[in-house]
Amino acid sequence: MTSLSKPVASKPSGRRGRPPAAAGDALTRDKIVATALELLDQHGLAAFSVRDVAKTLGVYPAAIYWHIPTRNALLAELVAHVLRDLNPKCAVAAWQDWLRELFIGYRDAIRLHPNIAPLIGAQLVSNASMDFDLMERMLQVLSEAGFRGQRLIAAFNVVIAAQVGFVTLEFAPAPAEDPAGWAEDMQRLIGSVTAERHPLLAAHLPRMANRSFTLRWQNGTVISLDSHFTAYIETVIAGLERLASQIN
Amino acid sequence: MTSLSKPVASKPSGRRGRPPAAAGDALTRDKIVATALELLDQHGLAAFSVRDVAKTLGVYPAAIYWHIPTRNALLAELVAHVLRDLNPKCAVAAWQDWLRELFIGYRDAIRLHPNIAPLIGAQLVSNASMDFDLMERMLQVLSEAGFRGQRLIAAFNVVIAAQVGFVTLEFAPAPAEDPAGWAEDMQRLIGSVTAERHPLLAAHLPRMANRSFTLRWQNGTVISLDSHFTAYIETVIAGLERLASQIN
DNA sequence: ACCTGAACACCGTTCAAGT
DNA sequence: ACCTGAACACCGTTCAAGT
Repeated sequence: MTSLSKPVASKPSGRRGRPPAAAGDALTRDKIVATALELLDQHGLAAFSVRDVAKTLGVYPAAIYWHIPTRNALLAELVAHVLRDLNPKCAVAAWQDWLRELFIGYRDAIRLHPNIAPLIGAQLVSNASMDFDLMERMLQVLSEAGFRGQRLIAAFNVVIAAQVGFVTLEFAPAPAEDPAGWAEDMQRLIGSVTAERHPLLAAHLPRMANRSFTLRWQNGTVISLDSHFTAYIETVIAGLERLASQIN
Repeated sequence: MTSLSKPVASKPSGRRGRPPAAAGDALTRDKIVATALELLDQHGLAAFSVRDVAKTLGVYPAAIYWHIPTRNALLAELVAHVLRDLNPKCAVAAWQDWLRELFIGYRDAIRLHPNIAPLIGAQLVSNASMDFDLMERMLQVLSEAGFRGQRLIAAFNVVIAAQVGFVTLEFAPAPAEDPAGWAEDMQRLIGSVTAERHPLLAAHLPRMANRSFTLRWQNGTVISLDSHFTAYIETVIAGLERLASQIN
């Protein structure tokens, strides 16, 4: 993680100041992040509030703001925390295998905290939560694949975009208000498909209901889309192979 | 658009009730959506509020709730409105060309209202804003490409995910609070790259600064990533060609 | 049917004041 | 340095009441 805008954390300044009340009572940035992540996991982004984090920590809301500049900064911190340690092993593998490992590792990380998903692509700040080591390694891998110069950068962006795309959709949250009613609406809608007007859709409906991105009422936390994700990875890698071969 | 959860709009019920005050003064669902979209375009999602929509329309906040059940429903309506008329011409083109047209059309639609981007993948409701005609056509196109049965559904999801991925990132909003300071932070961070520790990154930095997804301080509304997007499309299509050929 | 007017239960954030 | 306590300017949403 790149840790932008982290307040300069003016060094402990030696002696002065009472010791933390009961050894574990001191409010720290880490403790705030941990608690915030728990709350996000439990209740989702829609219900997430700084005040709630404060209450859970047994502290006044304003206390949070001593350690963290803003709600958005806290959320960005959560993204960085969830995506830390993403770097695939630098083993001898082919570039294709490295990319596979990256994609799968990314999805697994999000799977542990799926409610973070809507934040990932949604803000430039969270886009930036990738460390230099990982970027360097990715450039290296794509160079091995045959990309040079301008096209190396393009390939880089293609990989980042692909990495985020499927998983964001897979774990998009269902509506908070009245999910049951919404599921009914969706199923009624699906029931309105007719073989006359939409023959292919009607034919594949059993396989698509609650599985295709446009016809789901539950997300990837309930209905996992493993085989589709594998197809996605292989599509992107095969596409990159072809693109690389066209250049040289 | 699928128009889930639209309140049944109980039919005008004949005669009763005074006529709308000054002919154009009647508050309608369409007028609310239009105003909401304007406000979203102007001030972004972070600043968007139902109360603001009401104020702009010269009406009490509660008046909105007669026409629209909730803020989220309104946002979903905006997504549907922006993505309406996405269906590429059903011309005789090859399936590859149809997909190209779809991807480009989707990006162009978002480009007209870029502040909608963070909403697109972020909620299941907005995932559902795709009409049956478009889905049927896509299944048809992917059948032409050679996908059948289970793999047809996988290919369908691959295309949807790919369609959303790049564009969501490209138009991810910069932080609302102090964007200038954030840009400085980002540039300072970029300045800290060293050729010793990250040689490839250092070498390509001029081309990556504000262009690569992980090193930007401005989004696609300012810095367009056209050539990268083209590379992205071609990667996905080439990947699908390969995947389809592996099956048969 | 459709809107007013007021209220409820929240927010994020700021700031003086304490220790 | 770090937190309390209170306040400010907002929210989304509900509901009785008007017309």
